[in-house]
Amino acid sequence: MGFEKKMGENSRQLNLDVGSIFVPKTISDILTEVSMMHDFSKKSSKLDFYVHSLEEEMRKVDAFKRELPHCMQLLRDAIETLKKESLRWKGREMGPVMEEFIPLKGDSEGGGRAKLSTDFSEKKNWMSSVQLWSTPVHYENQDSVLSLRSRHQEEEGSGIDSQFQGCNNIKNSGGAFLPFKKAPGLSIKEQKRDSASAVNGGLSLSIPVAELELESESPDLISVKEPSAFLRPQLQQRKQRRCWSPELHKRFVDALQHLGGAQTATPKQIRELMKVDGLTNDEVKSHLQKYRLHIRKLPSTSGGTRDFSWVAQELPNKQMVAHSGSPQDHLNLGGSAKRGSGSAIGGDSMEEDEDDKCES
DNA sequence: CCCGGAATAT
DNA sequence: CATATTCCGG
Repeated sequence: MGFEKKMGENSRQLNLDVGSIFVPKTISDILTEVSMMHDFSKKSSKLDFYVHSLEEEMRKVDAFKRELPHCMQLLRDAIETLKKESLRWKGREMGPVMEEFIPLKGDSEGGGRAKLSTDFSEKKNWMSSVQLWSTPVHYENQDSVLSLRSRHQEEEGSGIDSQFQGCNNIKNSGGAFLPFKKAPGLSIKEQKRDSASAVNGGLSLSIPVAELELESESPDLISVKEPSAFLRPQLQQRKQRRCWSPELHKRFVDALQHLGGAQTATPKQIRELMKVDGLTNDEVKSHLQKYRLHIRKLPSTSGGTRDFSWVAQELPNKQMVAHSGSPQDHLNLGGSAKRGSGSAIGGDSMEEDEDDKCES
């Protein structure tokens, strides 16, 4: 939430930005999950992981807590100042004519615009089953690796080499990269048809996280963005978005060319070849779909030099700068033999022009 | 079950 | 609009 107050003289600014609070699952979910792990030795580390996450969250909340008095003070100041100002004008009426221009809304006024109150329920007990959402909590360093996926043992002995999904680490400092996003907030609209599982016996109360109460009188100067961080009442939330980091994509592309191009490679093969832990078939499939779509669209509209940047990227070398040319230094691995249909069809578009290359 | 593609959601 | 997830028919 960000508070910002600007009043003529004593304009101070308070900006506490506390994102939502996150925990991947309800506590009972976690306990259940851990209790089902076979490998005893891993239970502890799993739990530690969660503990760590929670501690991190607590730290954020703590900052929040410290700033709250300031917020209150600011609000009080503002209110007080405005009230005084209001009083100054109380006596003298200018006549009913111009009243509309003066937005003083000290008191009654009622209906008008009470827009700020985001009060739904004033439950204050967080903690009952705080459910938030998970972030691949990679702190800072590139090396820290944690695979979020819970129930994976190990597949294939070769495993050591890779598990990295670093969505968060972005090298160029340019962007403001928010560590967390606000929770989707109050979505009043109901999900569509399914979700029919309305009635659960043991309906765990998933309670929206606390709500601050602030003076209803707070004037317009102070804008309050809702505290947010609501739980998702739905037990089955949508899968966390897999973010395809450049590394991940690189692997993808590599695997792809080993398999003979985007058109012939199949998701499962790709996934197996990538050997990235936690990557699911569907995710690869989806990525592949996007990839295929992107490839097949140049010639139609005259205008576009399409952006193939996502394939052209390379990280280890810092070489290509200008996009104008076509920096082709692709290290081609094994021969690209085509799979399946070797037929030479001169039909419409070139069958397989794999390899991302930009013609024309 | 796997795949491709469309419909949706973010 | 781009990208990721889910649904659906083959």
